[in-house]
Amino acid sequence: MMDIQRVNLASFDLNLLRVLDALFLERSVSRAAARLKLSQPATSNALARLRDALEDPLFVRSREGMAPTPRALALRGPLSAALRQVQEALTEPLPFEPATASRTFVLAASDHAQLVVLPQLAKQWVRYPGVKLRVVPLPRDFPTAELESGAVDLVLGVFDLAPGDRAPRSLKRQLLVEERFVLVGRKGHPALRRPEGVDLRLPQLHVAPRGGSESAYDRRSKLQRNVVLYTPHYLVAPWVLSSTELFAALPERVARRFAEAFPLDVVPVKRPHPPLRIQQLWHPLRQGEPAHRWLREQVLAAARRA
DNA sequence: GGAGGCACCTCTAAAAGCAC
DNA sequence: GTGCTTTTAGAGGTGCCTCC
Repeated sequence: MMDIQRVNLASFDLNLLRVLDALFLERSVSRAAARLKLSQPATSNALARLRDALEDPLFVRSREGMAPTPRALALRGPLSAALRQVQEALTEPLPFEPATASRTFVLAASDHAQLVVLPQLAKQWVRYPGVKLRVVPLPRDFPTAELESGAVDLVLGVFDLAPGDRAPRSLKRQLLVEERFVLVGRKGHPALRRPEGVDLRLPQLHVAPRGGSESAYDRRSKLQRNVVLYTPHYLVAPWVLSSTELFAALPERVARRFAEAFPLDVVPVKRPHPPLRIQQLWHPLRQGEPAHRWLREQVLAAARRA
């Protein structure tokens, strides 16, 4: 069985690792001392303590200077990598330069948030050839672990700080846009023209992104509607609405976008209801990261232009 | 909280070792 | 033997811990 000697870090002076690194570079105690801005005897003493701690001569005199032992050579790679990591950890992070950066960001976004944000985001994104954006559907279980691990950078969607909210309160949040529901139906749909408002007993389409039977509109307006068709995403809604007698309550920006491409009428909901608030959510660990800050600014700017 | 003791580190000066 | 480098010895400074 291999005999493993473990060094007690509590009693090991980690500054000695800098001395060891300098000795690798200089192959001379005197020059290592100069590099470390120590006296030569102090460096010699540090070497002695290293030898004592690691139970190895580490460096021996030779014609070419202080020659490393096999044990010292085995330490060199891991040691320089560890020192480099520590150096990087202590160094102020460089600002994110999107024009020259190479990175892929991952957004987990609801159908609704994608429709609102992505068109504007894509317009500004093409200026940064090395920066990619990957959008994934918002999973049924809130991706808290993915946000913490960095597998997902941002979550976009409608989350309320209320009972039943799936998003942990520990996450950072920022409001992107607020919008209201509108009613959408085929051009000339008679139900949308009634001055007293739409008869909710008429058959309707309901977009339930996570497969539920109650929409945000229902929750907000506390209405009982005659929903005859449920669909998990917005993609088919304009085709169905423009070619049938069904109508639907949709977020206004989504509805206006559909009406630009399909023969649809859009009318305001007469009954007052709280607005939909699309937010971006991220883990506090990413709060100060320059690249992540840049991403959040881009998403916010895109949402404000939407 | 302050004083005293202890351990550790670094310094200077001097001795010892090594290569040529 | 000479010159360069390393090691050792002793002193001073600093920080931590314990005790009052």
